[in-house]
Amino acid sequence: MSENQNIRVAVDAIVFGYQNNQLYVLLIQQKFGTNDSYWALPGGLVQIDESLEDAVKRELKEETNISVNYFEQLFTFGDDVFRDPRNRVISVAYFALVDSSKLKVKADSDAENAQWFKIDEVPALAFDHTIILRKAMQRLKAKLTYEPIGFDLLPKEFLFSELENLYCTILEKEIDRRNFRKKILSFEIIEETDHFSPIKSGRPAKLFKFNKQKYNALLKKGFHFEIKFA
Amino acid sequence: MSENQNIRVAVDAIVFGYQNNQLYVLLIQQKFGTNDSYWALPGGLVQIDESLEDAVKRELKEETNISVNYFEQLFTFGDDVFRDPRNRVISVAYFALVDSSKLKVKADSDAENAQWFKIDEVPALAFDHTIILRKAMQRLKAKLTYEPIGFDLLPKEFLFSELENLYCTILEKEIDRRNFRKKILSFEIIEETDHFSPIKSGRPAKLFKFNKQKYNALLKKGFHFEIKFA
DNA sequence: TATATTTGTGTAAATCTTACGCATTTAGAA
DNA sequence: TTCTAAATGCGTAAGATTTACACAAATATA
Repeated sequence: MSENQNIRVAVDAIVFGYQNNQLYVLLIQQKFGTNDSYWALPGGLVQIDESLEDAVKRELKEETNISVNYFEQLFTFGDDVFRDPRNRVISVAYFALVDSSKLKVKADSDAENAQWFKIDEVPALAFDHTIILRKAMQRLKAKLTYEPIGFDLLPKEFLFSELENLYCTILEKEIDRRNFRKKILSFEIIEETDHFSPIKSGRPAKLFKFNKQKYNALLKKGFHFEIKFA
Repeated sequence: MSENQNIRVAVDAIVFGYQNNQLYVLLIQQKFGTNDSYWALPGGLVQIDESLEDAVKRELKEETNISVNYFEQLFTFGDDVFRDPRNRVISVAYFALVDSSKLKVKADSDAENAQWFKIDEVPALAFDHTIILRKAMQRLKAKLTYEPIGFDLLPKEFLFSELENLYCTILEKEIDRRNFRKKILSFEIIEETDHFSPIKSGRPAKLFKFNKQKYNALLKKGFHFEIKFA
């Protein structure tokens, strides 16, 4: 077997955020010397003594100074043998979600060239990152319908209308507000709080929160989260 | 960035087969010199100028001489920094399905140390392959319920009872034979053939076949395959 | 000819989904 | 103060789907 295989291993992160009926993705500016700079997904080479997950977390910390709410491996991209084969890189992509409180914080550390982009205003990206982003979008859409990951894009306490709009926005579907509420409530995994939200107009709405313990308990009993649409 | 990262990239394949109400997995015998031989998933190092998918297909051909019906990336395992870090390997695992006609063919080429194991008679495996196999099982169970991959484990023409038993066996659930048939037929993605099966006893049964074209056409119109159980 | 076995079809009850109606609570305008 | 617009919260009837069965049909074998 070829001892000098010499393929390098990188990790990339697709970090989604959500605010005001808009989905965002976190990008960094590649510094290719002078002005020929592309936007790219945060990421970089894995160090010899760290796990893949540790590598992503380290890169996210270094490049964007962000910690995420949800995190999972997405896919490994490594079929672009087209580029210089002497410099081949495969990339293990990770999919992550943060809540809106993270969207403002930016210029903390050396994360100065990190920036949030609205999902339909993403510029041309470096390497195969556009393809990776597309795959991440697919995963987000799919997973939203069969796992309660929407809550990881919202503040700890949120309005039903926010949850509802999140689903409408990301899945690009119409939902009946009342049926949606009934469905979610029937799962008994979110709870009313005593708090009300500062509102713009209309009847004041209760804030709700996701009870993760309860969800995990139900999971063991065979519960299956699922939101369908017409 | 560290130029001498020196992580090697391997691919592994989890190939499932099905016959007589039994799920099988394809393993190869590692030749570690003398008698200290472990069973392992087929796989090996990726060559510098081949894609990940090509690498799996090549290894499968070399080690087991099998071609598969279904094929997708499963997961990338690379967190065992525990082993000698100077010799670190990450493994991109692929999930594959073959039909029962492939289960017999074995000693064709240099595939002499490849062997099918019943899923609950799998021996201790090399490396982290037991963990990989467990993850593949989860994927198989999940995917069986929301994509029509069961057909890739059966002959081109099959009995309804075979399909039904496949679901019962792999998902370890009881199904009502009549409701299952109705459900599958309602999708209109399988078709009756003129052929009947040579049977052991009871009323002769028609053979059916999966119409992949029709399935793909329906997919575009928003169709969603789904089998649920009590 | 009777029996065991498996296939193929149907149907009623229960459950879940869908499409709405409407009262409630607030801010702000008249 | 009253009216209106906007959004929340609750309910209900019709439709669709799932579930739990009953039973006839076709074959091999005893």
